[in-house]
Amino acid sequence: MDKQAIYDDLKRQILTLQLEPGTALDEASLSEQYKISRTPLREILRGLAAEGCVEIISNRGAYVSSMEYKVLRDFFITAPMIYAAIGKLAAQHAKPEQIQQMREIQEKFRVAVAIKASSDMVYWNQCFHALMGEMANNPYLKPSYDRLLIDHARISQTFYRPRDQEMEKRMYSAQQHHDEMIAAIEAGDSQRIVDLIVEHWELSRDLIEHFVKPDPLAFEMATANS
Amino acid sequence: MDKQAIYDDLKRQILTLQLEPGTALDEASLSEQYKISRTPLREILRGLAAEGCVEIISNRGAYVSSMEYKVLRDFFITAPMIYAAIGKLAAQHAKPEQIQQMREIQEKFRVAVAIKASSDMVYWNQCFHALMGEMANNPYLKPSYDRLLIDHARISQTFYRPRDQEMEKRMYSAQQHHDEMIAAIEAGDSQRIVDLIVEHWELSRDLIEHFVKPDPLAFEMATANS
DNA sequence: GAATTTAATTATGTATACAATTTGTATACC
DNA sequence: GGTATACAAATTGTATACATAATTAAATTC
Repeated sequence: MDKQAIYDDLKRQILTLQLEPGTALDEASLSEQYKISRTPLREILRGLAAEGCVEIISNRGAYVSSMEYKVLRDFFITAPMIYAAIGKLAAQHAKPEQIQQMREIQEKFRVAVAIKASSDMVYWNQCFHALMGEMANNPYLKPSYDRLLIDHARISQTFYRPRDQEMEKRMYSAQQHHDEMIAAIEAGDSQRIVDLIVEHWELSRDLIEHFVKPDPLAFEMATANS
Repeated sequence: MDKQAIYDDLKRQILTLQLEPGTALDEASLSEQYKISRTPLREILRGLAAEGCVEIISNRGAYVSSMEYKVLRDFFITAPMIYAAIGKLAAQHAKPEQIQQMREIQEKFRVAVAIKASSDMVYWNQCFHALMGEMANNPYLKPSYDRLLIDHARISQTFYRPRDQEMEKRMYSAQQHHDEMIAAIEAGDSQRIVDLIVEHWELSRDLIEHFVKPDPLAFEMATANS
């Protein structure tokens, strides 16, 4: 396992919540686990920290970055704006080989949805949106976009319930959005992709708000008899 | 000089173009120069790379990140959007002690403008806007904002001409904008600050466009006789 | 004489050893 | 019994030595 592979492995574990927020990442044990010395491992941890996966406290080590309530608020404010901007640029600048690559990723995502492999769904969905970031090809937006994607994956996982029927519908919608996005990007239709991204975003928003905000109907029912 | 100080020193040199884009940053010479070993110096370089000051090519070392024409285009597309968003959030979330700190920085900027110390002007202007980023307190926008500020400083320097009268007026306007921004932030007036930021941005845009785009008037004059 | 291959040099990447800081524990003291 | 201080263990930070990859120069071959 080379350095990049270890980096990706750790990132994937963080995104899929196999490593939970707040988990301490001990240099000694990780370097032993991955059979490399502490020096390159430290570089990996610092790389992940720069991306926002990991928080490093001076003289006190690395931790999987936390997911507090405040973060959720910031996430909701920021994500739609950045996602729309990235989508628009992606439609304008996508290269044919990238569109092809996106189709391949989408196929793997489709399979993951079909067999209900939730960890794979998160992973391939992540790849899909990360590639859209590549297409946009804007070095100034990329760092924020990547940061958002990391927490988007983790937040979604938090509120995902594998055996819910609603949830299945959602995943199917997401998959359809992806297909339409590919079409819009191929057509260079930047208005269409912005609309799709807004729709796609609302899927995530509804899922999360459902848990964060009190359910209005449930509230009415609970107070009706009092 | 401790690690953070070395980090800041290198960053400052990059922002003020004392280290020009493309300059190779040799690990051995830098570690000797700063009297630390290569290990922590490598961490510094990788930290700067994560911020976008430095580009690291695998097995081929670190270089001060380049400033190509394409970057300028991306910069123009992205900066107004992010700047406006950050300003709005800053007005909403600024803490009193931050506003006080901002006044102190603005005072140093004022002095730098008065004595025409261009390197100091760049530095304190940078501090002013970086602090606005802190005020906004949004972890998702911050990485892109910081990335923009780095290149904003470098681009401005590139087109700055110390003895131009126009330039003096510009700096004075910038200074006034800063004062008004502080007032708007203190008042929590997020609409006002967005307007100010647009105005402030146009200062930079005009300066740069003047050099990048062909001057429309000059174009008319050149073609009038043909 | 030009081009390709090979050796030497130089720089980056990794491993290990040592230093410094922090945290947990035990003991003394109030 | 509770608090404070001192000591011990563990973990991070730094330095140095070694391995590996890239560049340059030299040498050999066509």
